[in-house]
Amino acid sequence: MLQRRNSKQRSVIRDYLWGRIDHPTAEKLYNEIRVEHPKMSLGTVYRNLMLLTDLGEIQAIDVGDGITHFDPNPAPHAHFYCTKCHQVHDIHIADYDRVKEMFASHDEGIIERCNVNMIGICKDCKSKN
Amino acid sequence: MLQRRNSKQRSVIRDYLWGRIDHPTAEKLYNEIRVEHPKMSLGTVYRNLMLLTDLGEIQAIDVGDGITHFDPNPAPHAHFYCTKCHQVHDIHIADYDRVKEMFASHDEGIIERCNVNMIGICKDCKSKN
DNA sequence: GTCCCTGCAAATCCTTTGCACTCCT
DNA sequence: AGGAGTGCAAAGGATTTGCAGGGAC
Repeated sequence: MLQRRNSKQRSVIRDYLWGRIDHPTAEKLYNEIRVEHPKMSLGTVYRNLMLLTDLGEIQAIDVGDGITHFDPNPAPHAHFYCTKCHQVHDIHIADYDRVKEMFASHDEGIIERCNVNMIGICKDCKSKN
Repeated sequence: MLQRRNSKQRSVIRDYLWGRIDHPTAEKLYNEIRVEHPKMSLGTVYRNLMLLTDLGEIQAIDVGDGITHFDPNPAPHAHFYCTKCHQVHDIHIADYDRVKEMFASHDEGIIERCNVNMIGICKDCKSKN
């Protein structure tokens, strides 16, 4: 196990992500944090988001737009990516584990993780049109 | 509709991808093609893979490794990404459309596409360990 | 006093793009 | 001839990394 120390930066980053449902990118978080903490560097944001992901505290999401989004909720669940507003939304279904089972039986490897991403136009963008 | 002309490069790229199940990246295809066609440029490979994707002839796959893989089969189906050998494998299940339905009922937007990626260790790497 | 963590900037990786030229049609 | 497609190289965007100094323990 890696040695760890606490750092102000790390807890600031944790705090800024905590409770959010908008799945910000590293850069978005960085720009928000910078207002209150002008010395915070982008590299530190990336390093800590990756660390927290590795520790299982948060979740990194890749919806195929080429940018990693972050979710304070590490529990496996599906996501919806809107091609209009480029927002990532959570999709909660009760039996998410069943999805894995649907596919697990068809492969003889070890499934560690199961990413489900729906791509389309979210209800907000749909109604605005 | 965009105007289109045929080009030798495009059909070469199509031919090199045709029938494959290993989901090569643009760079991998480029390196293979370059042996027989030294003048082929990487930009052309990218441009044509993107074009064929837009035309619906092939499929671009993003499994979260930061590199786009290409699949000559444009039909929606799930993929398995092995974190050991970094290979993308197909997962064929009979009722893939049901996956979309599972999630569609929980969201009021318009789902255009449904990406399912299983991440883990494939059976080849598992047995080699 | 360690040595992990940070800020900063440069480097890296994948992909896209601008431009002059080529070659389909 | 006209303009879509190409080769080449430079630009681009997201992320990573090297290094010297700073801070947690």
